Amino acid sequence: MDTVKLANALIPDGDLLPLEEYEKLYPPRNLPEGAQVTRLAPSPTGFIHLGNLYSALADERAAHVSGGVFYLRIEDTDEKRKVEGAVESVIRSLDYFGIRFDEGAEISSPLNVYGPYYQRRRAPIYRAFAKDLIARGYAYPCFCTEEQLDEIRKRQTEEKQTTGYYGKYAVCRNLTEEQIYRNLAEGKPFVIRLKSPGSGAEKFIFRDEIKGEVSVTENDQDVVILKSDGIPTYHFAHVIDDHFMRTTLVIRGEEWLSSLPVHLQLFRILGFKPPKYAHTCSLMKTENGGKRKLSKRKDPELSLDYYRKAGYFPLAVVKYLMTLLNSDFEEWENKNPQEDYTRFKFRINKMGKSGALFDLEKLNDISRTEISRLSAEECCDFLGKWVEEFGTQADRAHFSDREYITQILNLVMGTSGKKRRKDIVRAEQGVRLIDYFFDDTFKPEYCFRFGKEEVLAVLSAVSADYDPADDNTVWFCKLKNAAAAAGFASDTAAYKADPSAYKGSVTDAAEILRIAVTGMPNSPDLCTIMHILGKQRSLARIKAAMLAAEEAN
RNA sequence: GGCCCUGUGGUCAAGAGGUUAAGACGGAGCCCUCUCAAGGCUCAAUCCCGGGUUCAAUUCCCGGCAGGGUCACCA
Repeated sequence: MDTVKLANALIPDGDLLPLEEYEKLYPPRNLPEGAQVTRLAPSPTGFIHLGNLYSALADERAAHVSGGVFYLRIEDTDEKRKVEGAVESVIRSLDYFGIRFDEGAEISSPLNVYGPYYQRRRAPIYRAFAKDLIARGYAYPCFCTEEQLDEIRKRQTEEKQTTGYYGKYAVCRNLTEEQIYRNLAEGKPFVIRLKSPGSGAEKFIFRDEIKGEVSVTENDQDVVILKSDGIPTYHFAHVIDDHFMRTTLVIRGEEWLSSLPVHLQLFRILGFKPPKYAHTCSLMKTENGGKRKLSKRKDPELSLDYYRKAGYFPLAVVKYLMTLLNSDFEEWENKNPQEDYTRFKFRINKMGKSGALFDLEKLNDISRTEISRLSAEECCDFLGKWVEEFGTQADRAHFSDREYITQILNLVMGTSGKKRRKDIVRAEQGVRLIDYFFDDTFKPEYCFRFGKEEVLAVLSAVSADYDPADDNTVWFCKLKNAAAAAGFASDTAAYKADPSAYKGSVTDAAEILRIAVTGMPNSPDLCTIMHILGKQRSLARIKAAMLAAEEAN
């Protein structure tokens, strides 16, 4: 068979460059020894979830820790998956978490010489190499219809054979020249398949950067390399692109491990040097007792927007992911709390081999620690930004008074103490946490554990001699007096010694006051809260609580 | 089902042929304390099973089992 003639018939494109031209167009990168070139290659659905961030972070770290390049390539070979504005959305989502590309789609950079970065725009390159493959007898047209392929698969399943297009099942592999040209003349649609030279019985060992030695079976599947619309499949595009974009390290999910044989074979046939591969384990979640890979479809709550809306501290999400990426990150972080996380020596081969369950508790812990390290002003900015985007009208009004918020945050964060409080886990929760400092969002629950008489006695005694100028000690002294006046023990020890002699202890009196002022039985330092609220408002709240207590009876 | 990957506390996990098998989150308790936190201290909790190699195996090998992935003109 004249394969050169066939190649011209199948791919008659006039605009294809000689293959060597592509090598010249995309020369090897001039980078220092050991520098890794990595990429994020999403399909343009625009939906990015935690698993993508995880992988993007690994790519970004691997590149930048080695002085290399991290670029963005859009795998838009599947028309059906395309969503408008997706690329911008990906870039914006990652940027929120501090992950930035050096080059690629929609990235303005002088480095953008390995483009185009949209696969659809690279059609001529793929077609040039597919044509060459046909000419060299490594590829052929396949006219099988979807129904025929289903039929083959059905038969294979019945015969308990491996499914796929290979060996004797690859009917179009042995089409005669005459048959091919007749089909072409009839205008039958066709795909280009690889004529796999592999045996399917041969196995060899491949060294994966994460998994270590993996056993791979030589590919014998005649996979599709060019779809009927002339656009390549992932397999072909991956090999061509990562070669010409000079990727040195391909980090991708372990679901790709099973198609590694195809890729390796393609690299060999095309005469390209394959990159290093790192197949990452996927993030898992529990579902009715079992583990399951995080999925875009089923887990919208794991979309990155979810974390933005919930107001997680972006750096905390990144640090959490870092602990999953390299488990010794946490130890390093504890030793170097002041250091930027990018100073950590990230190592691709220290990544875990098994899928990790996503742990929200751990994220919460990291997020609250991260927030607790902020100054009140910084925290105010962080919460304020969240409020602008996701807050209510009331929230926005509250946050217009920065000074007041900062005062509150100093208390809630415990900035004056030696150890910070860690009450704020994320912005949404943090904003709600301080609602009681504002009259319009103050929704008290008067859950007094004492009768009207005691409540009134304590509250009236407190309001009688409250002075905002009192410091904490004086304030507490007065509270003790008020407690005593109401028949409560003024110190806990006395109460414990003889509970029957008192109606309660200072602790109980404090609780009554706390409920009156904050509307809750628990809060940070009450003295400071009253100070922040001011005398007028504090007394007004106490009065309101007294009224409520009276009505309750 | 074939092929591939992975099995250390509830979770994330370090680890080496001989260890009291780290650490973190979570849990329990104590201390501190006007409550709640935070913090300090303490505790409970792990090597999937069966063979082999070895003086010695959680670690190496082989089987089993379990979990996961993959078998498209999707990536």
